[in-house]
Amino acid sequence: MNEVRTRFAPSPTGYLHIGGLRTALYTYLIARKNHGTFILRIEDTDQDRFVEGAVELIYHTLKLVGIEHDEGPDIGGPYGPYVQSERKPVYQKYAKKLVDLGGAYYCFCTEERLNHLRETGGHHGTFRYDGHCRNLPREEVERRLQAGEPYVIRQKVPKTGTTTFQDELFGTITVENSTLDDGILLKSNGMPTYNLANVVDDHLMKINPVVRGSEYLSSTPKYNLLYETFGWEIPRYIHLSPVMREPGKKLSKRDGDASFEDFYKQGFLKEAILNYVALLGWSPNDNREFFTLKELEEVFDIRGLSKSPAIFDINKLRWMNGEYIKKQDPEEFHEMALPWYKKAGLPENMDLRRVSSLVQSRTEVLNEIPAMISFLAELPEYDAALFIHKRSKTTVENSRENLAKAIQVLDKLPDWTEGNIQQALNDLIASLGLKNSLVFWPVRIAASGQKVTPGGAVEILGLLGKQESMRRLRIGLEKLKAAGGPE
RNA sequence: GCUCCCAUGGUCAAGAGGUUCAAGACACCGCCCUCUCACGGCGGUAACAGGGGUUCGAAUCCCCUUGGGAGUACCA
Repeated sequence: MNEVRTRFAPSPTGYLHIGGLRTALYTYLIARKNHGTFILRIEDTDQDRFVEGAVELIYHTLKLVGIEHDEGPDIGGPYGPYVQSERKPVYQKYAKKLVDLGGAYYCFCTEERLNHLRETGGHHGTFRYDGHCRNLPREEVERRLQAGEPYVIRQKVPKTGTTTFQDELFGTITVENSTLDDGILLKSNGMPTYNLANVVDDHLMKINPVVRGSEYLSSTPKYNLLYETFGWEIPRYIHLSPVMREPGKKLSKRDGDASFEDFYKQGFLKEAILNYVALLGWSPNDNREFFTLKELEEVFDIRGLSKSPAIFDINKLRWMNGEYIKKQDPEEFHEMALPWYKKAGLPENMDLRRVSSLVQSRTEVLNEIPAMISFLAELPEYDAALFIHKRSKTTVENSRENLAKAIQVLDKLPDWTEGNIQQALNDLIASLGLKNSLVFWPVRIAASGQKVTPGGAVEILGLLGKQESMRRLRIGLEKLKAAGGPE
């Protein structure tokens, strides 16, 4: 059996989209699972679409998530160069060879003629090259070439018959050759199109299987025709179904576009993103859903790949991210959370490790942290109505009474620790013979000014320190007094 | 328009003709835990797109319809 060599071949046109990341992942896993080689190739034959810094971003992202290539532009390898723009002469050589073999031909049609054809050809998308230059006499071709006329090299697709190929996932696919266009292989600027470059490079770099998005499914027959006229062995194919967004629900700029980089910056863990993406269109043969990259390298199997498009569900990613966060070592979480505490403006002297212990189990995405804890930095404006909570049986009246008593007790505490606070409040509750919530609820509300908080009254008071706590509790009491009701 | 591909709950999906009057996960709902929320525990709602075949038997095979995706560029 031949060595497995797969390649991830992105175009440097911007950030790495989630779908692209998944393609990279699967391609990588197929190589690793088979103890093969994983190659990175940059497909930059369209210089107009080149985006500055895109290549670096690809390196960075792949490295960050741990998808490391064995051959590629930055590390070299026996089949380089791995950047298509640097392989220009190679394509020209093979394009001409193709002409000699009768699988392609020179075409001198101008942009204008083609546009005219398009306009008069009926509906959009119905254009097919009319074969104008398909059978030009050899002498005429030579003459025009000599004259320096701009040209393009087109594939000469048979007019009749069918072409069939096998896809490991989709099975046998057959198309009528008559539906295939004489596509351009070599552009007038001497650069190849994908149609030529992928075939030449995959062959020269001994890529097998060829793994790519399903958007190439319908053009694969044309590539096979090329392999055939070259007399090259046709590779195995694995086409991957796409990842889509929720229909009608475009991800806004605010949510961040669906690039790895954006999610990462928002506070999604790289392991969680990779794990989620792995499961988008693939499932293991059991019900497991938590995998490290290393584990995926062991268990990945293309039989688990799905043929239908998968919709990216941010909800499940969030959940999975939350699971990863919960499983994090507390110290590790603390380190990751720190920048977000700064963003929330927490006081320098606050016990941030304690904050972390309260926040870790409540965080799905790191960027929710500031909103969750900003009340610790500053008491929000709030209404006395917050003191009313049906289930805790609190009212403005009893809150006023109990908060006042709590203030008395707490004010006397010499040593402001959670343990002491808890003890003092418990004692108070016991002496009054009340339900816990009757005291804890108003205290927590006054301390935080929020209905929902990470941690309870005791933890919050502990974090705030005595001075700030007492200040807030008294503000709460004033609010309650102002809210009226019988004394 | 034409060509190719796909089709199990809102989403990801298991299921490769009979042990499935269809797993699991997210989301949602309820209960428990509880000083709020979250966590955790327990339970629930929810699907084989429709119609024809084939077969003793179909989510599983075939056809049609419908829906979705892709291609139809001197983009990849």
